[in-house]
Amino acid sequence: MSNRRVSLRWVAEQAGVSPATVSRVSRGSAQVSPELRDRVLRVIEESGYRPNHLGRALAEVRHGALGLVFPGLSGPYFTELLQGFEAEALETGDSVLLLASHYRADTDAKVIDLAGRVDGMAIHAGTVSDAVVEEVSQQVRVVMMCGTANRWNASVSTDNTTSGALTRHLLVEHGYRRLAFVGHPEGSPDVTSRWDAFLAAHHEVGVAPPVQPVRVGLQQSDGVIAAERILAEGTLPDAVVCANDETALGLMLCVLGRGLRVPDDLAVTGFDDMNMAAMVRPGLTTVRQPVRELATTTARLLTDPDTRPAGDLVLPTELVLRGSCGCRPGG
Amino acid sequence: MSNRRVSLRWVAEQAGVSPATVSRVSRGSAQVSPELRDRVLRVIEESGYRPNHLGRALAEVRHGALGLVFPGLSGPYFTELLQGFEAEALETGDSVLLLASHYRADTDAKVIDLAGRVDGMAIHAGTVSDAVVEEVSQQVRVVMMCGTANRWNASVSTDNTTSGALTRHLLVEHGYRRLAFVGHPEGSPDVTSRWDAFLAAHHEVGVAPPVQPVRVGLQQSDGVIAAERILAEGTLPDAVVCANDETALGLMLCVLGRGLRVPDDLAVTGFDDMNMAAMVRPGLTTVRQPVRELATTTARLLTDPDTRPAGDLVLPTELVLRGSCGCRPGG
DNA sequence: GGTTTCAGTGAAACCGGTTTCACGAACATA
DNA sequence: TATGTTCGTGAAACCGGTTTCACTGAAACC
Repeated sequence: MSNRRVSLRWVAEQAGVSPATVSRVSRGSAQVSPELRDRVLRVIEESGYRPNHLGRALAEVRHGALGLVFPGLSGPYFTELLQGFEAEALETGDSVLLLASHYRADTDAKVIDLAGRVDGMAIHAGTVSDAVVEEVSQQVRVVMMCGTANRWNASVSTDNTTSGALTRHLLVEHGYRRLAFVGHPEGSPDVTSRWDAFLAAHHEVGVAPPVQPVRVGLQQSDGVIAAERILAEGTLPDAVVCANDETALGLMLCVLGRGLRVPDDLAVTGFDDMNMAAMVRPGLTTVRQPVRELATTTARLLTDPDTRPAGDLVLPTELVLRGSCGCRPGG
Repeated sequence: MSNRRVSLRWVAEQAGVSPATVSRVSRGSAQVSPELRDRVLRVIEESGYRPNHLGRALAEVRHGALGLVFPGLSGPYFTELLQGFEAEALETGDSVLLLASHYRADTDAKVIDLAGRVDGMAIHAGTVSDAVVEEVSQQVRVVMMCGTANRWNASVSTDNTTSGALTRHLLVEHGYRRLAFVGHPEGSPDVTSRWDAFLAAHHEVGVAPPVQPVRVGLQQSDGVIAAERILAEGTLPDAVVCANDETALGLMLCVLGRGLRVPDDLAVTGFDDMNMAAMVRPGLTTVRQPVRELATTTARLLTDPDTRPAGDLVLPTELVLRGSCGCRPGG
């Protein structure tokens, strides 16, 4: 594990200086005379010395790492979240420790263990219990993603109420009356808010919402399952509001494969505005949310020593109209 | 960062024993009399003491962490790889440090830094230069994924030659003569092998292969781009062999959206056998590769102290025939 | 010329654990 | 009773860095 036994003290001995001086040269933390610095640098160069990360971290009382806790991983949403978080962490020289709990039985223990290895931790809402969040918050700085702030830590999320604007658009502009919702409100806080906004828009406009959502997960394959369930019901709804783009695309792929037309036979909408949304035919009407910014903002709240994060930070989202809801492209 | 100043020595003082005894109780490494053990355990319980991870790691000369280096992250393939790797690492109590280089300019430096924080490192082929792999290999155990072994470390990959079997199937069983290949052979070692096998099968059967592949990335949106490029060429090929399922699905989504029929107007095949492949209509003919096993095997090679990994480990893959190549479902 | 600064340096303490080693007591053997 | 084991324990060294503190010699000031 260690660099061929070249330690700071060994370098000091070779260069004929004290360990303190090597440390000062190595990290540039204080003035060292040119002569000694050159001697030390030469030894470092020749031996390929690299400061041991554990020793340094122990002395600095700082891990130089951030933790990221997910419920699981799938699709471009999490990919983007992960990339954004990692990019921001690398910017400040921090490493990323990943914990994709995937609903393991021992998630709580793993999260608590993780807290002992990082300086800050981003936790995706709905992954771990409040009790564990509280315990962890007393050890390291925590920021919740897509949840709400609490006594101990801040949160960053995106504005899910635009789902309401989207629903109103379908009801008012297009005059659709029978809408379906694809997603599992109890499965994630994000879907909960979107379903709530979907219901609220119905009440506002005075149209009866569906009694139940079509409860499926958030993957593309879940969209196919949802499509089959909807098609099996006899009468088609006018439009389907999907909890995210992934399911919307899976649903489109399925209904197109059966020879149905979108939006003529069935309008479809998503949420995310991922890459594919603009590329399919018809283009997918959706809500654009700044996923990468969500991730980078979270990471910055964790690393920035100045900010004492508190409260909810809600990033704006935007309705994106394309062809799949019935809007004419370019009109 | 530390647990409210409760250190091992503090616990020792409270319990009236030596630090050594607390260490022995805490890790169960040696016999301690019931009386002293109880005293120590009581103090630990009451104070909520947890051994500091850095101190322990420094003394044990072991990080308790594995590194995972990716070229980037996208799609179900990397998701599965990540999940498998993480699950296996957690099994042995190791954490996962992620580095999704994403072709940053300072990737090499980050990889070298990462090497100082982990006990072992899995590197996806094509991510970092050979020189860096060599340097890192001298510090920690390294296993290459999807590449070939070299002087310093082993590799784990899947059998890409089944692409050849798939190509032969299209040429011989279905009698297709004009095949297209979607993927960027220079972009990743996996695609290189698949393109090579595609060419070899053509030569074997005695059919002229296409002069050039359709060079696009591995995401679903790249499949849409490829489809548009192919459709723009005037005459359609008989079949399209895609470098992975993602692009195949994107391509299918695009051609279906244009009113073309699969496989009647255009046969399509993929590689991976991801979840969606069996769910679309028509089902996607593809090659099943054990992605999760690839990941878990790699992780196991890194953690297992017994095995001295060497050479190439190639996991078997399997041709999966569904409707998209022209085979009749169930026939 | 004497007194302040001040930059440069090393000894030693420290971060928080683990482990070797020596020692004493209890027990088993001759 | 004398001798040899075994067990439990604490002192101290160690992992590999950082940092405080005291001290030196040289430059700046009056």
